[in-house]
Amino acid sequence: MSNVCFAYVHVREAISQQIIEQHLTGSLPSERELCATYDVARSTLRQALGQLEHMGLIYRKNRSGWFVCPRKLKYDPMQHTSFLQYTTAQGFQPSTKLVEQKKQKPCKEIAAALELDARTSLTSILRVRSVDGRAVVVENLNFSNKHLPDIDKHDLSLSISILLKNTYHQHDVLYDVTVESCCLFNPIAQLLDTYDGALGLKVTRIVRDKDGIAFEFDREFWRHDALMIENKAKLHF
Amino acid sequence: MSNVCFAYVHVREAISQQIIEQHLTGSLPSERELCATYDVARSTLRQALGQLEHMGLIYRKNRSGWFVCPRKLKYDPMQHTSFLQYTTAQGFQPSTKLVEQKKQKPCKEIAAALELDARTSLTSILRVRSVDGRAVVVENLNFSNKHLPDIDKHDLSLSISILLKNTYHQHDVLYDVTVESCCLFNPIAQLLDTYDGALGLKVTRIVRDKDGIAFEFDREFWRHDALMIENKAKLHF
DNA sequence: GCCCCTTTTTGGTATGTACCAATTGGTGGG
DNA sequence: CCCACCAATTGGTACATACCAAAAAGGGGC
Repeated sequence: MSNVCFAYVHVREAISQQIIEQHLTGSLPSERELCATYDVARSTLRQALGQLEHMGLIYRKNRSGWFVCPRKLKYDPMQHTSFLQYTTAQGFQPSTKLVEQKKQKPCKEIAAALELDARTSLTSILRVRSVDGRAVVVENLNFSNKHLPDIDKHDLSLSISILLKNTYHQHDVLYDVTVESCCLFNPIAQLLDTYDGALGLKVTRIVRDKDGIAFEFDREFWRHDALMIENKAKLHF
Repeated sequence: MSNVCFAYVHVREAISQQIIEQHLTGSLPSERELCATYDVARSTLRQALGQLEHMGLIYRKNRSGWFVCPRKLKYDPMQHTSFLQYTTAQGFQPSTKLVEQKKQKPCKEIAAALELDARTSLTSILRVRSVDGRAVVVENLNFSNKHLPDIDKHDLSLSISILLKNTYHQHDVLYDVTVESCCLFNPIAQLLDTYDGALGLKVTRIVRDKDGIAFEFDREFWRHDALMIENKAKLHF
């Protein structure tokens, strides 16, 4: 049936079957141990593990071994439901850690996306969000101070969607979201407890008010194995 | 500034800069040649090339070397615009090859998604779509014969969205789309002219009529470096 | 029982070598 | 000029080995 002429394919399928049949949970044996089990060189084993990682079956915590992936989080970037809301609804224990908050001038990418000139002030926050103790996404949110006066005076560790709705009366907004495959490099990789060059999914979001004026620019760097993007809509022709 | 203590990081950054500054176009030199250039072992070089591949900067055609990636296709899976339409609008030359068309019973996954019993007949097609001569996505479309009578009698190599609209009067439909990172295995990898275990993005789509009855189940396997998913919407709170 | 220090294990990086099969490029014959 | 055949190149697979630094495990003292 399947392609078993190569050693790494054999190892890959053997381990993946172990995981799917749930004979393997939590952490995997050490690499040298697995080499002995399957009688392959360590580089061959690591090739197999790398593919299992790409499949989203296993992941590695920086320098401390391989682990079976928990189930994926379902996430709809077009919805304004909060992280707390959709994670708990799926039975996860969410947590958020604010890494940094500052006022700064926009970089080129943001200036272009928000159509700002380079001197406009932005309130920028960086935070790491985890489910069940595992860091899954690094978020970088940027708010235009011009369009959201005194936004930096509020507590941005609370729900920002509620703040926008109640304080700034943003009831009708335009979302412009992109999703693409990416690589996670330091220092973002470190915040996600993974390695420089790990695989990720990058979600960017431009939020505009009802007149089309952009006031928010977000970048989300997800562990590639942590989420499944979900999107429901009614279409008319 | 950046992390340059390791050889593979050095090679990665050197080649990526070459590409970004456009000193490198089309195909890369052979691996052994690059080893000599950067004075590293082949496995180290291949580690660097692998990460550049994950970044979407380079790709490999099955056994015939490394190439600089063309620009990404922008794609909105929530829109009913045709492949022909959105690729040409972005300046690409699209083409589609029908690989297989058959009537069959649903597999477990499809039966569950469409809420069909295992004896219902499905019309299933498999096709490969390319832009500028490069295969970018393998599509597997499945239509319920029960809900779309005689769908297999039509020419499914033409636009199916027009067929649904004009012949089956599906003007109001519900889309249920998911996107996730995946691995491309044979035989799909071969259709995309890539290798077993290559990185991909999997898009699944369930289409329902206005009463919520599912009549179509699609799976799209994209080269991870070929697309950027784009999604615009107006939201109200 | 808890904490600190040492030892061992282990993942991350790196090299060199080897063989095979597919592709490519070149050569010669029709 | 084209096609068929052959040789050289090249990517894909595989192994053995080595070293380092971080993490985990173990042991000893309080």
